[in-house]
Amino acid sequence: MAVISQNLSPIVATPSFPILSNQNEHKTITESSSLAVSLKNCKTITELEQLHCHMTKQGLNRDHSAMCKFMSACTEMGTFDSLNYARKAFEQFKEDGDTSGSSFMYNCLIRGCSSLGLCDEAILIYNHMVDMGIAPDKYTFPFFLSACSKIAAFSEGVQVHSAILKMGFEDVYTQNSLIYFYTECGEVVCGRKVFDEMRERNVVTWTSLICGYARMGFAKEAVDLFFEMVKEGIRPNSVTLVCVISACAKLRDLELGERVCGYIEESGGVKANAQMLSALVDMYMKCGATDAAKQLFDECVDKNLVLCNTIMSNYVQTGLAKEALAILDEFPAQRLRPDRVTVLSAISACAQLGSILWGKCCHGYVLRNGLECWDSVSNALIDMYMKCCKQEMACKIFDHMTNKTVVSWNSLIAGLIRNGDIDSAWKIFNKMPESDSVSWNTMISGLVQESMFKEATELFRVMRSKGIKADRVTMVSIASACGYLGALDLAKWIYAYIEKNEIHCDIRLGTALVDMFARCGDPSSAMHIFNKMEKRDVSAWTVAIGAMAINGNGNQAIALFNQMLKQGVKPDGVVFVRLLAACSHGGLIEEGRYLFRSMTGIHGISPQIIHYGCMVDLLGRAGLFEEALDIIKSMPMEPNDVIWSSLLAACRMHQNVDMAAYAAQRIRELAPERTGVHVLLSNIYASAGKWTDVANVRLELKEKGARKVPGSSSIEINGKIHEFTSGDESHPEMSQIALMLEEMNCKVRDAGHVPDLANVLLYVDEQEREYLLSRHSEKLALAFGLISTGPGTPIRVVKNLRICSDCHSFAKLVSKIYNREIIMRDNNRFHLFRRGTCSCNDYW
DNA sequence: GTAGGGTTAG
Repeated sequence: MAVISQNLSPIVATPSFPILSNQNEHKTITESSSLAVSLKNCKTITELEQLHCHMTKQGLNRDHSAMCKFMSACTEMGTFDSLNYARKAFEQFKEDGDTSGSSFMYNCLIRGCSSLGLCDEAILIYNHMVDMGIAPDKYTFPFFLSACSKIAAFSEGVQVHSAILKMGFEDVYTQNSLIYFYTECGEVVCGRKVFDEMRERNVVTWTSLICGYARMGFAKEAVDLFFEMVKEGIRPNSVTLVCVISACAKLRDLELGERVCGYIEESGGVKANAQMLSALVDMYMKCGATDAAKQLFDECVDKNLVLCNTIMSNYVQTGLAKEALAILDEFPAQRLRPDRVTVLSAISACAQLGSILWGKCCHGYVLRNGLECWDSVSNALIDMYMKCCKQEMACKIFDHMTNKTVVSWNSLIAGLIRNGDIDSAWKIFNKMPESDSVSWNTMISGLVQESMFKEATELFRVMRSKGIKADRVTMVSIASACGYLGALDLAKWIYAYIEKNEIHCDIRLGTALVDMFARCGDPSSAMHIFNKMEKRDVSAWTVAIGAMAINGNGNQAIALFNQMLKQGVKPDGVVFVRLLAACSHGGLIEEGRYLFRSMTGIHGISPQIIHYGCMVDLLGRAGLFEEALDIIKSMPMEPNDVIWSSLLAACRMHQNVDMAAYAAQRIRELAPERTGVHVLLSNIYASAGKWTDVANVRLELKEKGARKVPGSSSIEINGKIHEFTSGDESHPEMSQIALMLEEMNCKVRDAGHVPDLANVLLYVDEQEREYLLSRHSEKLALAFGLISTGPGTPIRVVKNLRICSDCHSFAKLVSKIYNREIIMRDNNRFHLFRRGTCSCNDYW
């Protein structure tokens, strides 16, 4: 608006202008054809001004027909200056001729404003026209509706629609514009209604609705409508095809895309233009047919900027950053200059590669060409410098930005979190002038990455209280946090929330939900969601198999795996980790051996060190030490501390003291910082009664100044998560908990339980050790669960470490004595205690 | 006169 009302530069008066300066100087431009030619030849605003000057001399500035032609020419020039001039000339015309002007003149101005994006201005001019008592004609509405569409001025458009109905305009142009207006405002159904009620439709009618559907995310409907159109015998043009091809790209549906291409070839009528080529390249890239896209691109002899930008941005989005940058080499030969879109992709590619060298080059180009004024470009630079670990540079760009957008803040926060500085990210997040769902999602997923699960769920609560809509990304993070917390009530709430808010459950969210329920000890809900998923990739199958593994259901895990193979999903290394773990927990030795062999033999996956670790675990647990050692010896890589730790854990289970010492020695050499080893080893010595060795290990531990990771258990009561650490007395209801513990201890002792003191590492007297043992975090949580829930309610406890053997036999007895199901998750699997037994069959 | 391709952060 400001642009159009600014002062014009003074008109430079020149005696004549090109078209009239030939032989017939005396001849005036009275003939309309002559004026039309003169106008058509005007290339600059100065020439227009000169022409208007000349018209004034001839008195034509008061001639309605001449002025219409003049204003039309101004509009067609399409610059702010020409539009301004048209407006000024129009004002003068009205004043001099004492007239209100005509609808044609108003149409010119509305059209000019709309095409320059001055849509508010276009609406004002329309209103002014109506106020002046000038009736709009059938040309007015398309221009006006186009302006309304661009700024989604819904009520203005609807008002005009009723005016159109009253005036009885039923021409196809107006109706087409209405379809476009409604779809652009997100009211596809209204657009469809206009379409359905039309008596006569042309290719633009169909195309408008097809594009409307595609733009609003109804890509499937767009493609269906296209085929319906073809069936009706309407020939699509290049615009239609661009739309429908881009709809196929949105659907990531190559088959459909190729069907459309097949139609184009069959009909032979539509010649592929540059826009269609770009749309095709985009479609092939998005559908994963990179080679087809590249071939089309390479075959094109006169590549334009959009085509290059299309392939570049797609390369970046597919993670092919090098290929994206290689497209830049084509630019000089095609006489192309990178624009802001090109630069955006290039910077993004550098960020992906972590290439500060190329990144600085891009930055230089941006500065030399004044592109930093585009905030998207500056935002991309912030992201790039953050990803290249140049935090200072990123902050400098951020500080220098005159209008920081929410994306600038988001990029900064995401960068800080990526670089591990969650505290600074928190501070900046709280200082943001405005935030959107991405800001919250970034922060929540950052907290999850930092294992701050309770904080993540709390922030999610705040997010909702501020009225920020949670989306798929939010829910993936929250589901993951909930899974780690093992909070089943929260899990159920999350699932209900997703259903209630109709958050689309795609493959990623589905996978996250399956994993969440699996970790919360609800495998049937996990499988329910898994079975409902539309598509399942190897990750989805992996979490489902994991759901079986964590509950010790080895056979079902294997059954799922076979089902996966049957459906043609290619296994990867990760799924074998879960499978082997499932075999290990279920004691399925033979099956484990077979699966391990099938990795190389059938699926062509070479085992990584983690798979060897699984095998050592599997064999070690079964007491097959010789075979476990053979596996270690057969490894193509050096065994690491994890491998020896698996063996050490098995030694503990089977009281194999000699091999334990050997394994512990290997771990000391490989990872002297691992203090957990000392704990394990000390436990093994303690169980074997080798107290001198226990003392030695303890001494060594003391010298290193290391401490055991404190055990912690949590329990969810009425949606609140209570956390207990070993020996912790800080809980507000500690006195009742202590009383309950005492009662439990008495009852289990009466039932024949003898405390397994080997589980206490500290070198203290027996009585003290017994006390410490009775205050293990899982026992505290259990006692709290018993006093906080009604009789018969299952109790769910989540522990951060492996459950200790004393607590395990304690829990078995508690489940019997108090007639409760106890579901306890440790860092490895679930234990379901029921009527005095555990689902792990004491094998964990 | 109406319809169209490439754009940063989670």
